[in-house]
Amino acid sequence: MDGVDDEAPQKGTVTQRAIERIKSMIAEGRLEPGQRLPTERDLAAQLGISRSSMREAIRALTVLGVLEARHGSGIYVTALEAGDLLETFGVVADLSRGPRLVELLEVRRILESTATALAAARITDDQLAEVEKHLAAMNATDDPEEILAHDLAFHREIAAAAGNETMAAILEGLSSRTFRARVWRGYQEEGAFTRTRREHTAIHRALAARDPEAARAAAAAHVGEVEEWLRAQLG
Amino acid sequence: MDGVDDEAPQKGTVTQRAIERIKSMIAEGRLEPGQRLPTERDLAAQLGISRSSMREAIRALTVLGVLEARHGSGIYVTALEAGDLLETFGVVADLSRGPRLVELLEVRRILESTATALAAARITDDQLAEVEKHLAAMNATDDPEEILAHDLAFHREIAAAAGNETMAAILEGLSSRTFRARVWRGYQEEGAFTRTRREHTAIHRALAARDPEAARAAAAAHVGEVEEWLRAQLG
DNA sequence: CCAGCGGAGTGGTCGGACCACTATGCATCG
DNA sequence: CGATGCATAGTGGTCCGACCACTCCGCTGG
Repeated sequence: MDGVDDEAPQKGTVTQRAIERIKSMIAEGRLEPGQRLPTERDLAAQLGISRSSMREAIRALTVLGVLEARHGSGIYVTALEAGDLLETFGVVADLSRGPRLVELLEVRRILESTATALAAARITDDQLAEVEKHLAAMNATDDPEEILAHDLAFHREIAAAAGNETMAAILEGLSSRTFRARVWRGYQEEGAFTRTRREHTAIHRALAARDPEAARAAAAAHVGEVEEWLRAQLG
Repeated sequence: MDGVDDEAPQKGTVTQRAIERIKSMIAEGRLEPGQRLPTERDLAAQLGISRSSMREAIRALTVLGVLEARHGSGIYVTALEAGDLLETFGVVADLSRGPRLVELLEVRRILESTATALAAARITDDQLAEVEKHLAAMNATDDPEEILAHDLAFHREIAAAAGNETMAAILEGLSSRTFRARVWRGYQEEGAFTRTRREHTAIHRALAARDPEAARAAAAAHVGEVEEWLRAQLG
């Protein structure tokens, strides 16, 4: 009753092999997004490994955003959308320090400026109104927590308007709560509120004018300000 | 003898909590890169959970590139360098299909063109020689497999010369073997070798001339070609 | 017809046993 | 005396079997 599908001389741990097996099943289309998998017990039997090892494989694919386990119901393939798979990108931001934070901001500057330029060319009136809403809310309060929330939403809305979900998901990770909170903390303490406000206004103006080049410049300057500040902090 | 450090009313699975605990220990600097962790058995005891659950947490952090388990030796924190943490980025490329592949290529075009521009301004003579080596090797053979290998190395060297490890690691993931192999297969079948060759030569010329703008344009055009081809394939 | 209950099925957790590999120190050999 | 090799303790890797917590669905009874 053992595996009928054995082959090569085994490489790596059984768990690692199980991860690859499931991954390739999805890559080859044998498992569709949203589809339910066999039970842990059945999967383990199919691959000829113990349930423990199979659970580790499933857990691994779960944190990668590939699978989703619902207690009492079953295991499902996620929608496999950009957001699902790139959620782990936030971990990078969380665990990066020092020079690497500057590098991350540099990446963000490049992507954010391009995304903002694209948004300027494609944004709808409804989306623009949403952006304005967060801009206004950001300027109407002094609570740092609330400002941060609307700041994030401001940029998220713009990234969505750019029309590239993958790019938006990466930017989301690069702006993850803890990352922003850590860097912003010191930045805003230096009275950068006024400057930030002006920069956001400039970005919005460029979007409203449907001017991609102005939008690109404004976004690059916005992120670049923080980048330079952080660079100075380290040097 | 149970946990002395309990707090809130528990949320999520015990494994998920264990993952967060270890992650925060690293984020707070209580665990340094390269440092060895207590044994699975000790860790489990410390958090008051079973070894099975702890193993799942460790496995999760292993696939994320945060921890590294050495059989018979112990569990260690990785160097936490960009390459370690962004390795999972390749999974995204592997599991993406259709429109998402175009989005990924768009992101790659943006980052690759910027990286190439930066490289033009910073590349050393030694690095440039290395780039030339792969360019020559690429043009000296007809074996698609070998061409692909040198193609990858060509761009990898340039990304390294840009001086941003994070960016280089992301580009590495976006050019991962399987991803390239899948897209390149059809692309090269249409006699794109000549065009690719010309594009690579243009990139190299711009690098040798230390001309960032030319380098940016050449790289953008290079990736853009593939991007357009893929877009046409889907439409 | 519907609300409520119950059981079957599923993932989540636990504990313990054993295997495979590594590293260390000691005994042995040159 | 130094180098070699081996025994051994310690570690991660795997497996098993049991039980818990939750979900889902069908059955029952009003």
